[in-house]
Amino acid sequence: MAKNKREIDLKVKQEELESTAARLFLTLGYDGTSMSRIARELGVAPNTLYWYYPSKDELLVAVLNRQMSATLARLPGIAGLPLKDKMAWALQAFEQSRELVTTVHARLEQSAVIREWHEQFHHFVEAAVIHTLEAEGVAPARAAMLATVGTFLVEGLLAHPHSEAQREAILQWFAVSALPD
Amino acid sequence: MAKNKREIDLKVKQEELESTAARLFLTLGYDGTSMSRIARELGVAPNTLYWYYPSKDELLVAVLNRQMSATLARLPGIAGLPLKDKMAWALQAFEQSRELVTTVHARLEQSAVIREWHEQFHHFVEAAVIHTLEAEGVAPARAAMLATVGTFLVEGLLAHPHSEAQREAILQWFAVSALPD
DNA sequence: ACCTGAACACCGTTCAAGT
DNA sequence: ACCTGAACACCGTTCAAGT
Repeated sequence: MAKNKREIDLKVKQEELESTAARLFLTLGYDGTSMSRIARELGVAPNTLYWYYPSKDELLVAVLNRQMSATLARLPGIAGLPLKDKMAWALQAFEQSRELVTTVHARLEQSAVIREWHEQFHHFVEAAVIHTLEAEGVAPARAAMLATVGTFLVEGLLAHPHSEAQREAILQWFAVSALPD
Repeated sequence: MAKNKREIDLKVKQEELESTAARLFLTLGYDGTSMSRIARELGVAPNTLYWYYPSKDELLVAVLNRQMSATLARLPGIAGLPLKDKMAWALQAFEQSRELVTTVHARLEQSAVIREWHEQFHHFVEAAVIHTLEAEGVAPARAAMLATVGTFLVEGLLAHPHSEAQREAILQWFAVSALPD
């Protein structure tokens, strides 16, 4: 039951490492954050990071998964909300990680690890949206198409600056157009 | 009327430079294409490029403008088409520059030049879409919102791999939902 | 198991110098 | 006006060595 000391230490170290990396990635951007900078912040040599993660991209994936599970933990709380509010919630949840969202898209071409993470992430999100739509009475094929559209809209809103009114109008229109009356 | 020799030479050089850069950016990606690589392909020293462009980002902007005006030249040909076909055309037009689209988004945070270009580009595209929608009888405020949505859908389709059927379904649904019947 | 110093092969960019 | 050689201050990553 009780974990041995070594394993606990590793977890603690990774936790420290990933939260520092997350903070810097979000503040300075992925490209703006060098491995050396992260290491300096932690008080270790730059190459020490490579004992924990095989590459900067793998470190990013670890950070993404942290962010993800933090968000997922809050998911049950929105189960009862209408579609529009669910999308607004998702938007607000990802807004804090905006920098990471664009980074993932930017590195898709260059990193297989990121590509795998991204694909799996989209599958997960789309499955959740499809489930919601079907629960609201949308036919399966149509629900799949609309889930993709909903995802594109959320990504678009994340990537481009916009007013509260614009966001509201877009989500409202989507919910009305998507759901059977 | 006749341009002096120097000016002609500059244009020719820039043309050569930008088409080489464009080819490499599209093939190897922006990050995957070093200034040295472009220079080597042209048979000049790496720092020679900095006589023509103050930075790699400015070279990218020059390439983007080239690509843009090539696309714009084909614009009059689609004037009469229905909304859905116009979007499909835009999608196909940008598909060749997919790599550049994601690069622009990736570098927004880091480069003011790219940010300016991107903003101006979106203004232009949205104005064109709004014009089309209003011509089809959509009210101005609604047309503006739908132009944003349309842009997000095109960007989403560009960024994510998808089947022909998916694309068709999404564009069809958007056209039907957006236009008054 | 964990960490380091030193190095490698790059990168975008600058600068002084050549023609 | 146009181009170069040499350098600068980085970068992610590797490796052999230490404890």
